Amino acid sequence: MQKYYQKIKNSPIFFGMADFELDRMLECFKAVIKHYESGDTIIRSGDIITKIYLILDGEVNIEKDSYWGRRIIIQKLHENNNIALSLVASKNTESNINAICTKDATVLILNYEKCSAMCQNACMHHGAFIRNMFKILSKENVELIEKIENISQKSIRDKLLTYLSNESQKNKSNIFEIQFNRQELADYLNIDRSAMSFELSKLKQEGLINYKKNKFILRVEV
Amino acid sequence: MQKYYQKIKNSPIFFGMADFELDRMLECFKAVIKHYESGDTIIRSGDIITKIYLILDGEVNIEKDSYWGRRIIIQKLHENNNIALSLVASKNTESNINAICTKDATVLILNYEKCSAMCQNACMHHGAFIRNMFKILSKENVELIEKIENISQKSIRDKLLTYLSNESQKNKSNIFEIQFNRQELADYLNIDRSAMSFELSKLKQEGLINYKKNKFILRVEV
DNA sequence: ACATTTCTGTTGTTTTTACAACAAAAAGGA
DNA sequence: TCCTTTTTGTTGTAAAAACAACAGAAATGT
Repeated sequence: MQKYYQKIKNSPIFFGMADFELDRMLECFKAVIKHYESGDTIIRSGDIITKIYLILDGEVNIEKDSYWGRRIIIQKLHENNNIALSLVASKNTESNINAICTKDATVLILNYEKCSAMCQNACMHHGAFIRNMFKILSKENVELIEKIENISQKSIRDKLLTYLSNESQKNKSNIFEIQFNRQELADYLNIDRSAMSFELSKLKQEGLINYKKNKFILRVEV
Repeated sequence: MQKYYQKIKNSPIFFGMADFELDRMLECFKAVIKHYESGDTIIRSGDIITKIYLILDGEVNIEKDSYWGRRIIIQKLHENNNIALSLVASKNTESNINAICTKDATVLILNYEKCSAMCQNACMHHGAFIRNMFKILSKENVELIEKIENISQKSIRDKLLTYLSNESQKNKSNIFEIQFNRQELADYLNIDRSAMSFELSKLKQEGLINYKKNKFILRVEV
């Protein structure tokens, strides 16, 4: 735990807390650190969820399996992101998503339920914690709406251009690196990988974009 | 304001507050009530947002215009739902969505920004308010993920079946009424209306579903 | 350095969807 | 009530996407 103390202290979820407050919170939450290897399933759809997971390093995909076995990537998470916060907070104790580790990860696990009951009025730092989580959730919300915008475009071309221009905006540059590989990007945008590759090539030929692997350049204002 | 007092008091956003607390909050938020007519634009994409809107009655669609002019319905809101909460809370002051009134609506407008600055430590009820909003946001989050699930299905048929079975689950019954008309449902699921109508007919013929207008019956476990 | 595996791009074919145009049904108003 | 407007359903055609199969490139392990 000590090894990750600074990282935990600087995470948005514990933002603005003094050491003694953080210590109290970690104790209160029965915090433990757990390591996962790439490929591990952290949460499986149907699991009963009572804990919040804070990613300290590594990479985790939030996915759904469609009824027909196709994978849907909801989002890709990294350091400082959390898993299951909205589920736990909204009392949806049964998970409707899978959390799959895609790069070896270290995760801080917080027993939110236990603390929430115990702290209701007692834990004086709970207020700051809620405020932090409130901000985090509101950001997640905005991101989910952005994702909906991306996948709501009608053609593969429009999905790609919308996604890429959103990424460009987030990076405040027309040169940027994307977080997905091709198959993952296709699963994120809900399109066929090969058709997507084909469309990317066309966009490159037309001079609208340029790319090599995960490095992209947007040539024009899209 | 008096006319809507009970409604406001019972809304999730002010849940659990005593009258005197509510009064203090409403004053603090410089709360005002505004009426909109069907067709009115409450928020336009690009507007600077500093206020939260609580719908007291009526109906409001959250929409986006795609770059190419197609309408995307993000969600449909009713009594007790809020508009712009996540935007304001995440400091995304420039709106990326349109809020369009679809049935004459009454809205309580809260100047969150002004209060937030003022109340930081002063307003003792702010804590309860944040806790309420935290819960609301977490629910919205889960709903957005559900919407992503709906529109991430690969075929029109799968989108319809996923949407309908989700609605069925929410209503805890295989007989239920949907909130969208056909064009709106198509814009929500990002598919062509006529193709959707055709697929609905097919599903009815095959005996998987039955419907008349907005009343649906799911015949089998889908 | 080599072999193996994974990832990405390309092409042709089949399936699905969008689109347009119109018919039928329902809703709303005078 | 009848007329008008809106909503929903139907059909054929053109366009787009999924799918499958494979080739080339890049990454990985030994």
